[in-house]
Amino acid sequence: MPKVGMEPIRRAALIDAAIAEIGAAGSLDVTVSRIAKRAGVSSGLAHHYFGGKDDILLAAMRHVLSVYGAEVLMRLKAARTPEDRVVAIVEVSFAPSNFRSDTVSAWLNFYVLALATDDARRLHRVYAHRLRSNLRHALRPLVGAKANELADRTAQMIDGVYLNHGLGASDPDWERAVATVMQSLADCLRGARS
Amino acid sequence: MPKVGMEPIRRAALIDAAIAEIGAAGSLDVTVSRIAKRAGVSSGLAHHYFGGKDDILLAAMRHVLSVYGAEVLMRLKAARTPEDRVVAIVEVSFAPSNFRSDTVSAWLNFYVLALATDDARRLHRVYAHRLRSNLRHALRPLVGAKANELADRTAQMIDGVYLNHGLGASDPDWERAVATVMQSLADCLRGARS
Amino acid sequence: MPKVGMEPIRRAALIDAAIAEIGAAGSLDVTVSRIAKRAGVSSGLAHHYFGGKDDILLAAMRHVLSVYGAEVLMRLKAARTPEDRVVAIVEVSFAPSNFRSDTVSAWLNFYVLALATDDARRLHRVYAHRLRSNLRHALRPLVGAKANELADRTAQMIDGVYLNHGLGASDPDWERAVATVMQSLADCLRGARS
Amino acid sequence: MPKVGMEPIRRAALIDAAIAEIGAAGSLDVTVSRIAKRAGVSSGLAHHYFGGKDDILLAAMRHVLSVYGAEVLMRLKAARTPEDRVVAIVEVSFAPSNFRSDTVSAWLNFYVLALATDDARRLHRVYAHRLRSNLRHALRPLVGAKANELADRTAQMIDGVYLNHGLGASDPDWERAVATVMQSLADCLRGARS
DNA sequence: AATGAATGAGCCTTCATTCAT
DNA sequence: AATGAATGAAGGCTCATTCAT
Repeated sequence: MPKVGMEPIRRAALIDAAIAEIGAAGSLDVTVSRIAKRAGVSSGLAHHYFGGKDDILLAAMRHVLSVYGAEVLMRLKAARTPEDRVVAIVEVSFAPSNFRSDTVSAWLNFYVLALATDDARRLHRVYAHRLRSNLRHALRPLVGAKANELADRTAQMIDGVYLNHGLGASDPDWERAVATVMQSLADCLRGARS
Repeated sequence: MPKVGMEPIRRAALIDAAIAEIGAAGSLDVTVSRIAKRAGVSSGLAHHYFGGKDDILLAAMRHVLSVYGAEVLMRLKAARTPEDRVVAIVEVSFAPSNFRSDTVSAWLNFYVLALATDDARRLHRVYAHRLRSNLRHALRPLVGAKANELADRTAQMIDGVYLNHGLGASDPDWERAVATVMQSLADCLRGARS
Repeated sequence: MPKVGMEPIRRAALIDAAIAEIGAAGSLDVTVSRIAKRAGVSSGLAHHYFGGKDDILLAAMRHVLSVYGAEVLMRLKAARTPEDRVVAIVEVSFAPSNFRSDTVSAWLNFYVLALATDDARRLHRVYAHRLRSNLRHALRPLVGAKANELADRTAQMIDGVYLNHGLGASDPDWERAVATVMQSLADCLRGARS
Repeated sequence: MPKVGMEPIRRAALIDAAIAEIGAAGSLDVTVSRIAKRAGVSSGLAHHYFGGKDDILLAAMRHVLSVYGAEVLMRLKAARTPEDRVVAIVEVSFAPSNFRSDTVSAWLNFYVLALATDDARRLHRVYAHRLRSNLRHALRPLVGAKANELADRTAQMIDGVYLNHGLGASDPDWERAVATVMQSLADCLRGARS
C-alpha cells in the first residue's frame, strides 16, 4: 500500500543498501536489482527515485561525503584550540561512522570512480578542497605561512593511511590510524617550527 | 598471419592495451574486444592467451607491479648510502614509468580491485610487503629500532601522495610528489632522532 | 506489456516453442533466441523464467514426459480388463499427442540426451521404470510370473518401433505401429502360456 | 616430420578419436580440437583431411556402419542354416565391437542425427534397409511370405533392445540382449507358423 | 506510489575454419 | 604433410531500463 511522504525514506534506504552492496562486493559492480531488494523495494522504484544506476551510485557517494562533512562541522564547532581542531579533523576521518567495512569499501571505490566520471570527480574535488581548507585554518595559528604546505601533506597522509587500513589484511585499527597521522603531523610541526 | 613465437609479443601487446584501456576509461569496465582491438588482434586471441577477462586484468596488474619491482631493484643496487636507498624507493614510486596517466589509473584501479577479488588482494599484499621491507632496510641504519614504524608511515605517505596526484586536477607533478614525501620523511627522521 | 500471472503462460509458451524448434531442427542445437522468438518473447525473459538454456531443454523434456504420463494414467483408469490396460499403454505411446513430428524429434533427442547429462538421465530413468511398471501390472493377470520379462520385452519393442517410425522416410503411421507392437506381444503371450 | 602415405592412418585415427570423444561426451557436442588432440594431430589437419566438422562426424558414422556391415557379411558367409543366419545378424548387432560404451554412444547419437541432416538420414536409411534385407533373406526359408513382416518386427526389436541397453543404468549385458531378441523372435516364429 | 514483467543491447566466451609458414 | 596462430561469427547470459497495471 503506497503511502505519501515515502520518498525520503526510500531514498535513504536505497542509498544505504547501495553502500552495503558495494561493501559486500568490494566494487561498484553491483546490480540495481540487488540494491533494490536489499532496500526492500522493487528495482523499478529505484529508477523512479534516482533516474538510473549512476545516479544511485552518485547519491551514495554524495551521502558518504556529506555525512563526513557534517561530522567534521560538528566536531569543529566543539573545538576550542587549534590543536583541538586538527585532532577533530583527523579523528573524524577515522571515526567509526566512516569505518564500517561497507563504508571503507564505498569510499575507496568512490575515490577511484573520480577517475572515470566527471560527476564523481567534482564530488571528490569538493571533498579534497574542504579537507585541505579545514586543515589550513586549523594549522595557520600553529605554523603560520607553512600551514598551506602542511595541510596538503596531512591531507595526503590521511588518505594514505585510510587506503592502507582499508586494504589491510586485518580489520582496520582506527585508533592506530589516528595515532599514525598525528605522530607524523607532530614531527612535521616540529620541523616547520625549527 | 600466424607465426611462431608470437606468444610473448601478443601477451605484452594485450597487457599494454589493457592498461591503456583502463587508463582511457578510468575504470576496470573495459571490454575484451576493445583491449584486443587496441592490441591489434581479435578478441578470440585474447582469450586464447589469457583464458578470460579476469586473467587479462590480473596479468596487467602483475605486469605493473613487476615493472615497478624491477625498477626498485635496479635503483637499490646502484645506491651507495642508506639515504640513497630511501631516495631510490621514493623516486621509483613516482618515476615516469609509473606515472603515465594510463599507469596511474591502472594502479589505483588495481589497488581497489584488491577489495573485490582474492587474486588481486594477494598481489597487492606482496607489493605492500615489499615496499615496507625495502623501506625498513633502508631506514634501519638511520633510525635503528624506529625503522619499522617509520617505514610504515612512509609507505602510507607514498600511497597517499600517489593517490592525490593521480586524482588531482592537473597533470601529476612527480617532482613535487617526491619532494613532499621526502620532506615529510625528513621531518619524521628528525623527530625520530631527537 | 507486463502483466501479473503471466508466468505459467510464458513457461508453457516457451516449452512449446522449444519443442517446436527441436522438431524443426531435428536436434538440440537450437538457440534460446529462436525459442524465445517463436514463443513471442525476448530471450531475456526465457532466461528469467528458466535460468538457462539447459533448464529450458530439461523443462521441455519433463513436459513431454509428464504429458505422456498423464495420458497413460487417464487411459489406465478407464481400462476394465488387463487386455484393455495393455492396449492403453501401447496406444498412448503412439497417440497423436506424442506423435506430432515435433514431439517425436524431441522424444528421440531427449532419449539420447540421457547419455550426456545426469538430469536427463534421471528423467529418462523415471519414464523407463514407469513404463515397465505399468506393463508389468497389466500383464501379471495374463501371464503371472512371466509378466516381468514380458514387460521388459514389450517396453523395448515400443521404443524400437517408436524409433523406427520416428526415423522413417514417410510420415509415421501410428496405427501400424500399435499393430506391430500388439502383434508381437500377442505372439509372445502365446509363447509364454504354452 | 611429414610422411607420405599417412592419409589413411590419420583418417582412421581421427575417426577413432571422434568416436571416443562422442563416447566420452555422450553427445555430438564435441570439438574438432579435442578430436584432433586425441588423434595426436593438429586441428588444421583434421580439416585438411575431412573438410569440416560435419564431414568428420559423417565419416565416423559411416565407419561405424561399415564395420557393422563387414561383420555381418563375414558372419553370414560362415552361416550354414537359416537359423544360423538369423543368429548371426542378431549377434553382430550386439557384438563387442559394436558394444564398447563409446560405440554405443556414437550409434545412438548417429541414429538421432538422421533427424537433423540429410547425409545422416541417407546413411541410416542404408543401414536400416540392409538390416531388413538380411533378416528377410534369413527368415524366408523359415516363414515364407511372413518373412517381410517378421524381419521388420525383428529389426525394430533389435533397435529397441540396443537403445535400452545403451541407456541402461548398468553396463550393457549383450548376451542378455541377444537372448531377449531371440526369445522374442522365437515366439513370433511360432506364432507365424501356427 | 509501487510493482515486476519484459525488453534488448552488449558482453564474455567458444569454436569451426582459414592460412602463413 | 602438418602446424597452430589467428579470426570472427554466433550464442548464452546479465542487467539497466521501461512501462502497463
